[in-house]
Amino acid sequence: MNTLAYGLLGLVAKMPSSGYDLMLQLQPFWQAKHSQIYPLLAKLEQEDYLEFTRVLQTDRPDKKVYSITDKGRAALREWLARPTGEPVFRDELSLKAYCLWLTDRATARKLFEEREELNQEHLSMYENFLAELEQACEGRPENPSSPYFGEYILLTRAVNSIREELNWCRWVIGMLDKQS
Amino acid sequence: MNTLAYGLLGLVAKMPSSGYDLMLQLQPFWQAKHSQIYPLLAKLEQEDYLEFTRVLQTDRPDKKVYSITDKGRAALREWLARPTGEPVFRDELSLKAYCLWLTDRATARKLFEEREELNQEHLSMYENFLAELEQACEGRPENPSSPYFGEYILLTRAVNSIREELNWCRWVIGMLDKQS
DNA sequence: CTGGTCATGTAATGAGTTACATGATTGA
DNA sequence: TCAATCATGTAACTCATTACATGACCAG
Repeated sequence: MNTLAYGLLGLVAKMPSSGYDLMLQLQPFWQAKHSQIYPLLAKLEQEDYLEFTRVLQTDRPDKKVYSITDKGRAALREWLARPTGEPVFRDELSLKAYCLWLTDRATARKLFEEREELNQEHLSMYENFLAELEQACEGRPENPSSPYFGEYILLTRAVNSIREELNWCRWVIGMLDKQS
Repeated sequence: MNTLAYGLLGLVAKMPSSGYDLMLQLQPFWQAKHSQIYPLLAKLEQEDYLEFTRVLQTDRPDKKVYSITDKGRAALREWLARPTGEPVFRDELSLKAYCLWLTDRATARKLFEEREELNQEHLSMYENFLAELEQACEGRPENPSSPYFGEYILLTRAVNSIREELNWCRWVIGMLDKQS
């Protein structure tokens, strides 16, 4: 049972979903490809943390909809109380920033402009998610008992940190522009 | 040649260092264990991106001090101009936040208090790094031509984002405390 | 008719962690 | 005397990405 496995249990615990669906839902918080998810789901099902029913669809491919078992829910509760691993952040841009002095202004500038753009896209995406959430739960996501609370605080953090990185990019570009 | 390899080249390009030293320098921006670094350095040396001299020490174990070759510097410059991979952030706390509704207030609270503490530690550490850097380069790290510029902008980003996550933790704890 | 989404899977490879291995010095 | 730091390496394992494989539907 690794972290990704608990992540999947956590999503399924809230709402039964297909592997494909879980992959999409998970993206913002834990990047994993379908090739990692499908085998894991099969394993979790074999070990009775999850169960699935095959849902037949006419217009699209059939799907397996997984739901959580009592054993799965118990495992989740136990996991929540166990020590949390430290976060891992790996950003190629940091490593490039370290050797900016080796290159010219134009190349350097481009690096941060691309990241600025990426952040701009992410920002509007997450702002939309947050707005949708606030609609969905009739304005009380700040209540820690609400099932939306977790998503609410996560989206808030995401929006804040993206906004900040965006400002950081602009600050760096500003310095790169000054011919000093 | 993967991202870590370029990261090592980038550090060595600025200052010749031992594998052990590189591991420590790299920690803030790219977490990698010595068991990953040593074999990579050996490979980079075999392929003439790096070269090393064995430095004998009396009080401590001898070390291999790596420095960059012309081929290594050329590879770095080329890498800087190539498209940058998207950052990867994996935080177990996000996944736990998602299923907070499954557990009690006390467990939830502890989760964020622990992260708050971690951020507090990181914050003072990075603030010190930044202060040291500002001393080291006699107050002009904002000059993009300075070899300190890269480190300066990275440390600034680190301090900002840690400070923000710290505030986020406190905000969440505040909500958890309100008996709503 | 081409490319995107939905849908699930396996195989091969690469990246990263943990454990094994050694050994001197220094500070609590 | 116990743990930490410095210093380098290998072996086994797990985790993650890329590539291989299939196939229907829909929009431009």
